[in-house]
Amino acid sequence: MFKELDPLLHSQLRLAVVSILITAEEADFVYLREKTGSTAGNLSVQLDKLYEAGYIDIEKGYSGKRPKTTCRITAKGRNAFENYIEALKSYF
Amino acid sequence: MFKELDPLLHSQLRLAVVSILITAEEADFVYLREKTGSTAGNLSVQLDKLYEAGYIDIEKGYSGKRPKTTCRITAKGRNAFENYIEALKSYF
DNA sequence: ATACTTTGGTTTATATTTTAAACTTATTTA
DNA sequence: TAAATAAGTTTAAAATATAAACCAAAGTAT
Repeated sequence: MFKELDPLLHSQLRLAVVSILITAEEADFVYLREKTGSTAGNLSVQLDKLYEAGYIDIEKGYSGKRPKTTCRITAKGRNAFENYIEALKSYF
Repeated sequence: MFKELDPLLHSQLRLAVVSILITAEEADFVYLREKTGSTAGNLSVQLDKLYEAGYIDIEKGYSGKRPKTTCRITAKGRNAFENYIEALKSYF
């Protein structure tokens, strides 16, 4: 009847992040914070979770002298996102 | 960019309940528990929340001598469900 | 009759999650 | 050189979800 909704994606902020990364293919911390309207702290925690799940890759480097965290979706993340959309359909 | 997802509906169990009520227009506790696969305790709590939000009506009566809790969607609940679907679209 | 089980729930407690506040380190700017 | 800003991280508090324990009434077996 109702399919399970991947709890990692069933979160407004994490879903927004993955949604951005699906089309952008690369986005940095500041961009994600602005587009999602989240606080840095919350974003930091949620990015970690997506990373731990293997849904995104995180690259910590520098832009000039300032730190720059860049995120990309992984194949696993892309797949999870598609499954999530499919599962959602069972509710509508 | 991303629309807010009504936290009351952004919950697997509550979404399933509302989803059922949208089409069934009436469903009792046992039916909801079976269809959603939830435990009675969890369902009881989540039904209360939907009721408190004015998304569903709850009628406590009897079927013969056994208690029978019947739920129905309200106009407010139906509206919230439609808004939720609309909001979700901003993530896809 | 009386013990045990089942039904239909509710309440309470625990675990998980989310979120924001506080902190860190480095960099500009006044 | 002091104060502000940037880019995060860590921590701690608040909110949520979930299950376990409980309750009352009815049915069943002894």
